[in-house]
Amino acid sequence: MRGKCVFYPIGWDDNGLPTERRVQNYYHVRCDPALPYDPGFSPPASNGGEQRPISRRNFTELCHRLTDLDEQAFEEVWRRLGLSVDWSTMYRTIDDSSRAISQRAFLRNLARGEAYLAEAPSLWDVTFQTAVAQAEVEDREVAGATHTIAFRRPGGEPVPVVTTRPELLPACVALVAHPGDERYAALTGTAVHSPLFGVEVPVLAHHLADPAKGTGIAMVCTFGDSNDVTWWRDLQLPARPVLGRDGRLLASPPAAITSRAGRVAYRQLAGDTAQAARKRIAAMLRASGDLLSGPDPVRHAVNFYEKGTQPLEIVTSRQWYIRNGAHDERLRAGLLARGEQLDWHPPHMRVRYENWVNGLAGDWLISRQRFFGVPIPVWYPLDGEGKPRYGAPILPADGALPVDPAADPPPGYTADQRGQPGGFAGDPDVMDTWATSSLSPQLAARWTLDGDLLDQLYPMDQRPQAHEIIRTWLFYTVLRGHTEAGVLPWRHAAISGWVLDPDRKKMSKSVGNVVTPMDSLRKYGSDAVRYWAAGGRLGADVTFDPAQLRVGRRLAIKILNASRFVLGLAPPEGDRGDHGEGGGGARPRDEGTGRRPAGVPGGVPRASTISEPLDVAMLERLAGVIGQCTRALDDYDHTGALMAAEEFFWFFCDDYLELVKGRAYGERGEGPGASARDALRLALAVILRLFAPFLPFVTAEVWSRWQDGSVHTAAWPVPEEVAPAPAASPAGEPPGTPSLAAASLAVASGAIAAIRGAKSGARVSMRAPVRTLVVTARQDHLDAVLAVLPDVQAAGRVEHTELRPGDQAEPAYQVTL
RNA sequence: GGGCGCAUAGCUCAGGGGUAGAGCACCCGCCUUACAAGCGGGAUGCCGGUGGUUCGAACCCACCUGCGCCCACCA
Repeated sequence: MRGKCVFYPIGWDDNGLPTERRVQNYYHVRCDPALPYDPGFSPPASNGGEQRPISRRNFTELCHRLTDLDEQAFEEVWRRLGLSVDWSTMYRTIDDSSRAISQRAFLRNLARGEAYLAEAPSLWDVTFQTAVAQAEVEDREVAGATHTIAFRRPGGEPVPVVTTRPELLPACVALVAHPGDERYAALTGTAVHSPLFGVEVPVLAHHLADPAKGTGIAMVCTFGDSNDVTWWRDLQLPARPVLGRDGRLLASPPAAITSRAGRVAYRQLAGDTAQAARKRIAAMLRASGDLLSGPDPVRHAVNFYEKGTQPLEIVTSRQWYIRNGAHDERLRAGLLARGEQLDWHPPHMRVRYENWVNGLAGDWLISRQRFFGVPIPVWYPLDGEGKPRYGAPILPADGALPVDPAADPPPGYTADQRGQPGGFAGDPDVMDTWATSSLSPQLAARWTLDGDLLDQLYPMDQRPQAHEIIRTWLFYTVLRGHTEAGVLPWRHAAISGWVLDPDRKKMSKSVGNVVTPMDSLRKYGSDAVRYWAAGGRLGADVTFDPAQLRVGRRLAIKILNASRFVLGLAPPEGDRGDHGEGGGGARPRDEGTGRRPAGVPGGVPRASTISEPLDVAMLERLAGVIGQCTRALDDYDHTGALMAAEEFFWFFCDDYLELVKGRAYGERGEGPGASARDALRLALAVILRLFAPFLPFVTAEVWSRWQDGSVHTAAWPVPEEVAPAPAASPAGEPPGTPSLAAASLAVASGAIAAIRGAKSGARVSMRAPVRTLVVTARQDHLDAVLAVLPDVQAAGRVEHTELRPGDQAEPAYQVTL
């Protein structure tokens, strides 16, 4: 509407665990990558029983099938909502182009040393059996229990240690106390023995040990939490893993458990889930006399994968990482500087970004041991014994992207060398979905695929998104822009809040309080839903409220009705017959050039033809409203813009329109009548455009009744359209003095309100006549009073009017029925 | 534990040193040739608390309380 071409793309993020899980539940299958592809496979129809194992390719085909269905449903909602995206730009994060772009970006990260493979402890979801990134972790308060267990000094004296994870006792590698903790000063440097397993572990000092927690001395295990990892690394301790990737205790004990009794004890735990092992070992400790107290129930926060159901474990595995500044001061400082360059709306959202960047604990883990995603585009050569040489990955040719290392052979190999000594192995993993989504500017602009489109568009203007994904979508996109192109990906970030349920709770699938928009769209209409949504300011959550939907629906209907009245009046002189209601007569309007003419739309009277004071006053007020709306939108305050337009519109309907109705019908002759009709049309042409971004359907409908082209590509209104005289106040008048027009408006509204009040108080119809209206006003208000008196008299059905001099600040009205 | 935000009518929210606002809900009316899916009128408040700055504070400052969120911790 402001004469610019907007690139407003749309894409579906279809990768990831939610899709896989939905496919498993929907089709009752699970993926087993060891199985061969079955071309004739069709998903089982039965609802009961176990999930049927199918090949990876069969599984991802089902993922495609289901996301197709889901995306059709989403598209229907977005289209119905009137989302003004350019559907021709639509991409999917799993399509060929996106996979090629995502893999290319990864390979460039790799070439620059930003991506690397490492074997290290990482967060592990035991249900999905995949590594996850720090950004996907959330903590949940769960029930646990503290156990105080006795380690033993050489002489047998107990050293009580408190733990909520006794099942990790066989994984214990040390005890730590704070270096300043005098209780343990003598013990530090000695060794103690673990109960049940009889493993000798050193007692060490580390500043992260908190004297206030438990007994002040902590068990270091492989690995119970991130502190354990820190201690393991800082104190150069051995690793004694006991938890498998399925979350169960490994079949064999760590080699450090050498005693027969220790190995027997471990055998009782082998194969248990962590939870089961916890109970069992507590009983074993109690039996052996090593449980000094507990289990005592506590509630404590535990880390979960955000889409998971079991607590995260920390497991050592080989994974791909992308450097994110966690271990690189310069990169971190660069990313913080990008955050400062970005214009945040609202500004305080920047803090969340800074908190996140400053709190990064490790590089970005991007490999996922999953199936439906963009494959990591590398293979590994196998040595003579068939072992992968991870240090020498084989990379695809750039022109071959996208590749699937699980199906395609690498350059220089044939398919039958897969898994053979001297042959190759494909990397089995896919990338974190954010590794692709973080390239959304590149995906939308078809980076490396479509000429220089990206160069024209990038950096972009704006990222609209909600606040909970600042640490993922926003941060990762900034990271990719920073490392790949050395730029901030966009100038502005418009950060929205959430839609809360009517009880102000966050909508959540597991809680079951999710309200999807389709019902509201059907019941109240798209404009009403948009009206309600537009009431949410950036950064603020909005509460789902059917009452507000009714208000929006009422507003849309009101626009329809008011427009019917205005357009039903005789069209302006010289326009008759050309643009009457339902006319739609073709008019040459720069069709074909692809550009809109600026200025007032066709068929709209010019402000200069409008002579009656009340009409001029209304338009003067509207000029101010145009300015208000424009400034608000420029300032990312869409709610302020809507409120300003709405407030004016109700004044326009309730006061102005009622005041001039009779005159518009011609009751006071042709000149004053034409002024009213012109003013009504002019105002309507502006009102429709001010509302167009919020209520696209009703405004487009009304616009189409008397205008060519779409209201959504009509020129955004400017104040000059309705107030052609640049100085509304006559020369010589001191600034700040209300114009005659403004004063007239105040008088007219005041007078009609007094008349309505009198009729309402008398409980009579608004059509009842007013016998006498007495206006008491100061001399300098008289001009304003006289200017609008005829309209007031007509609207109020006033039979006699008296003007009396007075000294009140504002004119006063006395109504006699 | 660190940080950010919020607190104004029964509800949802504007306002941002000078008389406290809107919509919804509520109450009372009105068939009024755009609209009864409508219109008009009305009542509704220690502006979270305590101090300070100021001639004057809902507004600025400090502290506090409550709520929400982000981050950290998780013995």
